[in-house]
Formats: sequence, structure tokens, C-alpha cells
Amino acid sequence: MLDIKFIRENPDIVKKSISDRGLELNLDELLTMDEERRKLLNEVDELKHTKNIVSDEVGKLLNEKKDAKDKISKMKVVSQKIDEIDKKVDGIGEKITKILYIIPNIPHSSIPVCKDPSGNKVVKEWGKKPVFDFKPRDHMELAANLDIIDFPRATKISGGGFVLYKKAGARLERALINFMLDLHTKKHGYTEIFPPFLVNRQSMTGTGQLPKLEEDMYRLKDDDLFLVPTAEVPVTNIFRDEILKEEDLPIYYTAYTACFRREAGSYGKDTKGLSRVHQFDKVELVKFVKPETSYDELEKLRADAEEVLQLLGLSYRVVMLCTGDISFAASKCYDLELWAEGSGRYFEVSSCSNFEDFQARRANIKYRPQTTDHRPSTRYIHTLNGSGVALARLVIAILETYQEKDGSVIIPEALRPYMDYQERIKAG
RNA sequence: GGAGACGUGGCAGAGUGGUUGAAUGCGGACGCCUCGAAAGCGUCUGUACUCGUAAGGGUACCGGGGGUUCGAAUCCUCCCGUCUCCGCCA
Repeated sequence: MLDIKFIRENPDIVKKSISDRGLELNLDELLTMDEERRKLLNEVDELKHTKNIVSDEVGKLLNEKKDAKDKISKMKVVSQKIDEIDKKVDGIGEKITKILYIIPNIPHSSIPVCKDPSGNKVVKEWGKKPVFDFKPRDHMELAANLDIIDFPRATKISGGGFVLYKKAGARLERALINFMLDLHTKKHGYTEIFPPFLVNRQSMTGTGQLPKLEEDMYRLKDDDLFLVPTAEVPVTNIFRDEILKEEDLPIYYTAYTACFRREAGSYGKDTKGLSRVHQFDKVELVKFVKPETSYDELEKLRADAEEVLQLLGLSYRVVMLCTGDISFAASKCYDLELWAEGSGRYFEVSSCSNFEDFQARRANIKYRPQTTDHRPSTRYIHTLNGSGVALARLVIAILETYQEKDGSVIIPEALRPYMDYQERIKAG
């Protein structure tokens, strides 16, 4: 969330940010409430000050066995008044927090301003799209023929939007996870994490999924727990309510988790095969950094994710999202999109975002800078994350890119050590 | 799931109704001492909100919420968490 002080002092910047995103949200009510709250706060603080002083006096009088009835009865009235104003302050405070939770982050000045996704900018294209001398099949047909994914039975077991990998398909999934984790831990310096797949409400609020996106999340009602929509949630919340040491930063974490998304409201859109499923695997990259380095860290994070695609020899492009398409919590975000020749389109497999202090403020993650003056205070850290990368759609691109005329699929070389050095996936 | 114990500052650990934001120790910062260092001595060392140009002032916070009281870290209550024992279990 944003700092109420920042909003108070820069209402125009915040208003512009909201309208640049193509949203409507009236800040005036918030600002009025903020003013009202501070006025009441002053009032009640003064009363409490009086209360504290008089209570001490009462204590002394009683110790000396003197009469304090007069002061006590006066203080009863004051205490009542304090109660009253406190309730008002709390009430307004709650309303303010509610609004603060739904105000989006301020987009970085370097990103295109446009209220809808048409303003997204392709900033890089990598690799050649494959050329076939036959009509390429899409991944569903390939997977069915190779008997490596069984969609009908997945639907029988769980419902639409679930996947049952088999044989080389299951093996490919596991190979990709290991390949990516090894790359990020061994080459890019990330520490491997294996977090819980169920998280509580506070964690979901900390990273910004709640309260806005509750209907997109799977929730276990009896325990008020949520299935993680991304490893970003448990991993970022590792340091919730903590003050980190400056010398410990930056912290790089990578984690595999399954990701669960209800995809409410997206029925009929993009729902074929592996492109939009309720459960998919993902290796996530999460960074905790000092504010002044976060934009450099974003570029490095993106490069780390890109390397996965490069090593797999897949054709992709990098899209810088505009103000209208960037997610609620992000200041700046690059999407990596893989080309899938059989489907004839791009699939988003990664979003690399800098949240600046937006999540850190919500999740209350700070660090203590080693200041030169004698007053070391605390500052919010910056958080970043990116998929490195998401599996289901990655499998689409691999199958469709490396397909042969006979329907078999060549295994990318970087992956072979993870698949018993097989060269291709064949039927049977 | 049942029974019991506990939850205080960066850590350890006092404190059971009235100068307690909180003793003491450790850790940390600064100063003195020293050629330098150690030891020793001295001073300082939580977070947040709010008022103020500032200096500085005020308020809140002893797991969280609610309550009793003129006054709560201290009493009551609910919740959460940790530990021990029992049960169950991969």
C-alpha cells in the first residue's frame, strides 16, 4: 500500500497514477477522513495526557491516605470522553486502511502511459521462430498422440482446467523444475526455498492478493487458509513483520511450488489445453533489496528468467507493461512471452516486477540502514519477484517448437541430463 | 483431539494494580584511557503515530482483541502461538 503521508502530501501524483491505470477512485473522501482522524487524535492525546497526570496524582494522594474522590470522579468523565473519541478514531482508521488497501501502486516513470494493454511495448525479441515443412500441430494434439497428458481423465478426477501428466510428460515436468532450480541456485546465486502451499489471510494481504482478488483464490473455509496462487506469497512473507540487517541485503530466494488459481470469470477465454489451468507448477524468483538498487535488480531478475528460455532455445519476446496493464502492486513489470508455433501465438510465462516498497509496507518488512548520523532509523525494503518460469505454458512452447513431422518431440539439450539423456519423446 | 505450562525490548531475564518505556546482564554505538589494542571506566542504545520550520513536546505499544479500574505488563475474558505429556498419524 501507499503511505498515507505520501498521499496527503502528493494527492495529485496519486490521482494521476490511478487515472493512468484507467481506474476510478475518489481520494477526496480519504483525505477528509485523514484530516478528521488527525484532529481527533490530537484531541484525545491531550485528554490522555491529562488522564496520565491526574492518575499519578491520585496514586500519590491515596498513598498518603488523603482524599482523592474529587479527582477520581472528574477522571471518570474524562475517561468516558477518551473512550468515545478513541472509538471514532478507530472507526475512521479502519475505513482509511480499507481504502489504502485498494489503492494501486504508482507506476514508474519509465513505463508507457496508456489506460489499456494496447500501450504495452515490446522491448526485445530473442530467438528465431521455428519453420516447419509440415503443418505444425498444437500441444494438445501432440500430447494426446504421445500419451503424455490425459486431459479427459484429469477432468474426471478434478474437473475442467486440471492436468494429468503421464510418462515422459510427467518426467518432463519434473526435469524442468529441477533444471530451473539448479540454474538459479548454482548460477544466479539464489537460495532454494520450499515453502508451505497453504497460507493464511495475513500473508495473502501482505503481498497484495487480498482483499481485492479473493474470488480468484482457492480458500479452505474451515481454517481460513488459501492455496498459494504463486510462491511469491509464502516466500515474500518469510520476512513479514521483521527488520532485516543492511548487510544481509540483497536476499535472493527461489522456490518451486504448485500454483492454484480459480480463474473466476475467465471461462471461455483462453481455456484450451495447458494455457490456462487451475493448477500449474512454477519456479519463482523473489528478491529483497535496498531501495536504491531495486531497478538494477529488476533488470538482473529479468535476465535470470530469460536465461531459462535461452538455454531451452525457445523464441520469446519481452514486453514492458504500460500503466493500464501493470498489476495492482507493481511499479514496473516485464512480461516474458514464449512463441508457440503450433498455436501460432505467444504465451506469457513470466512476469518480472518491482513492487518498490508497496508490498514491504503491507507486509511490514524493513531494514536498518547503517547511517552516518547517530539516529539509525528503519526503512522499508523493496521487493521484486518474477517467474523463472511458469511450467504449463513452457511445456506448450517446448512441445510445439521441437515437434517433428512424425509427431515426436526433440528434447532440448539443456534438459537431457534431467531426462536420462534421451533425445526425444516418442509415442509408445 | 485431551491435560498442563508459558508468551516482556536485538537476545537473556526481573517485574503481580500507581514516577515501569519497563530492573539487571549480554550484545551494539560513542567517548576516555593506550603508540595501538584488550581490559577498565563513562554516556547512549525499541517501534509507530501525532504536533512543531526546528529545538522539542504529546500519545500508544510488555503475543492479539475485548473488559474491570481514577489508573493495567500486572486482574478477568476470548483468540492466536510456543513448549511438555497423552492420543492419532505419513
